[in-house]
Amino acid sequence: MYKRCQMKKKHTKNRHHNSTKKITSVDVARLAGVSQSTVSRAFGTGNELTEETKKKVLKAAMELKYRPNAIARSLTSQNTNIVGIVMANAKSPFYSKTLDEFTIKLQKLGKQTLLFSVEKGRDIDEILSHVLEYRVDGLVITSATISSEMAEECANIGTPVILFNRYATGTNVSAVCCDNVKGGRDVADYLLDRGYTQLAYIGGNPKSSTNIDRLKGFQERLQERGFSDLLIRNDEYSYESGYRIAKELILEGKKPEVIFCASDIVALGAMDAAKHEFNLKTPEEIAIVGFDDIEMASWPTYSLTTIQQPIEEMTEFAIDLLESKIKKMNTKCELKLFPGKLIKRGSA
Amino acid sequence: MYKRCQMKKKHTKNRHHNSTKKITSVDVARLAGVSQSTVSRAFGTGNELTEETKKKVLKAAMELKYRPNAIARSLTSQNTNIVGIVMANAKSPFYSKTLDEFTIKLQKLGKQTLLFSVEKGRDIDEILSHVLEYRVDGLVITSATISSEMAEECANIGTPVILFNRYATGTNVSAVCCDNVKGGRDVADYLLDRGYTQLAYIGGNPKSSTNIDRLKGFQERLQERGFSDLLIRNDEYSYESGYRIAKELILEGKKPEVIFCASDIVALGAMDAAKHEFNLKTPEEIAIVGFDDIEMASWPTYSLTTIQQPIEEMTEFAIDLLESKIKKMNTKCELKLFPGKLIKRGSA
DNA sequence: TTGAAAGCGATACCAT
DNA sequence: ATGGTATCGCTTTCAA
Repeated sequence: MYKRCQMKKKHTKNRHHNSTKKITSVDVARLAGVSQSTVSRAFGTGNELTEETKKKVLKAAMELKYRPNAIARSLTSQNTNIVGIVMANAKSPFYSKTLDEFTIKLQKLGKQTLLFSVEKGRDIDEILSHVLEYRVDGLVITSATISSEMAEECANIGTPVILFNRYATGTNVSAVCCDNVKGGRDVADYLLDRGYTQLAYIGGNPKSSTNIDRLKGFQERLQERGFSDLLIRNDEYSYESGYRIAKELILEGKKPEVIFCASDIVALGAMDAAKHEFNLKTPEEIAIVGFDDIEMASWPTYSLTTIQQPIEEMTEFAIDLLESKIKKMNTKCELKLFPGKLIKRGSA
Repeated sequence: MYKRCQMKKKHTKNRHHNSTKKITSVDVARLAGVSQSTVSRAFGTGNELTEETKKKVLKAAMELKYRPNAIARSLTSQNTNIVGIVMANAKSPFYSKTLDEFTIKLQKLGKQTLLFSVEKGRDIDEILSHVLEYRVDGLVITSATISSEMAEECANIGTPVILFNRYATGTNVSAVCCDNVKGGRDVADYLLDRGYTQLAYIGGNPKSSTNIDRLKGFQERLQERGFSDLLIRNDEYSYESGYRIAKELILEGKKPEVIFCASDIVALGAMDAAKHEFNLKTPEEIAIVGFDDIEMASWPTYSLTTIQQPIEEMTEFAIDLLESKIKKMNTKCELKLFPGKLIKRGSA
């Protein structure tokens, strides 16, 4: 079937009022005396072309300061080399470290990170909608749960999603997590072994899977060993929250011997409250245990006993998993749990 | 001039082995019974079309779960709505807060953040080269200086660049900074007014403009008031560095009355060294002043006297500036300095 | 107001 | 190994 013949006209006026001329592969081709396809080949990998032509092209490109347009490439090649990362708390120590790890590792694979921040109370689906418009090759979601409708949409559109430090039951989304239940149990064992009997738990967001599991493991193990008396408070993952709750507990006359906090940052708050509000010594008068092992936990001022999350291995694994999903090598959904490691320091 | 008539063939085999069909504006157009252009218009703003047709299109889009392809849009519209952010130390408190501010504010303007991490010792030009391939609308560079060649290339390609918390002399790149010289001077005045006479300075990266200026202002003002005796050490912007240098100073028998540290994180290190290595009380036996006012500075354990950088205003301004450069409303290069504010706390 | 068609700047197929 | 061209999914003239 033949298409009607078309008359081609040149654009007459410059639509974009740009004073600087954009260099494209056509310009390079002209200068190098080759076809545009050849220029494209010279910049790809594993393409058949003479060393000589390649050199010729690269020289011309250099002269013109040509840089291939990744946007145009993405349109045809159907992959952007961009990974979207959605975070709700990007400025907290644990997550900023996580983000840094992801970014650096992805960069080494030639991939870029498109960052999205979910503010408290904002709808994550709306943000995901924007992420998907950019046709990211894959998506990492931390500290937020994805709705099952959205998960389905991602699957439809063919964008692999990985939850990091979270998991969602009922969706077909893979997740990479620390074994929070096990971490909670380990803390329980450690504390009971040290002879503590009056225990408290200060949690973060009570609806997050991390919080639920850390508490679950902790409480389960306590009960298995005959301790059912656990003081539990939840609020959010922050220093202020830890500070306030610890202060409240003590003011209410419920000072425990030891507090297990759902994250290090909460633990630091609790420790400071004990010290500065009541002048209590750690660990003699009140012991504190955290979770994450952020850098500050190892500072001598805090010397926080905590469960270390193997962030580097976790991010490494998450990226590998994402890559294999992008290449469709792996379609099954999995939940990968990494064991946390109890780091014994001075606070308990 | 007429082009030769071409025979158009349909692709026979699916190049990309995708099982899921991609929904495009053509599909929506077909379902809605309108042209593809109309679909495009329905998703743009300020386009002329009937409410009725628009509704029809959106309904069809909804049904098909259509989402416009931002990559394709970028290719034609010549803007990506992506801002590149280059950071060397994204996981430190100050920069992670900065990054968060940028991301959230840009998101509110409908723009995305493409994040690049510069590892120590890595070549920033190579990274910038990648950034530019994505044709970001603008570029924010923090904690790294841009080479003048690269700055020129950015200008050539038409990508506005803003340095944040840095400036580079000799390039035509705009910069948004805290007034570090003034900050240094203010600290000098404050400390002299409090009667300190033995002073030390612990710096970060000695080649960074922040470090140079903070020291410069500090030293200048000391000299103006007749103090020329300042102990100076530089290393890098980190807790460990602050800790180590403070320890060295004291071990060498050069314990000053007060140390001005080039950043809060260095200050916290110095404070901890004094406390845990030598059991010195702050501020009685050794006073410490920082710079930045990160969250931890306000924690009672540290209660760090410091110069507060107005991050929110600075990021706000940087984004406004970038926007106006993107819209070509503003072409002149400027260095905008924000005054820091001395926050008096317990450490000095 | 709407439709038709020309790009945007690459990639990848096909033919030479 | 190289060139020609259809195509990716939009935006934006231009014509009707």
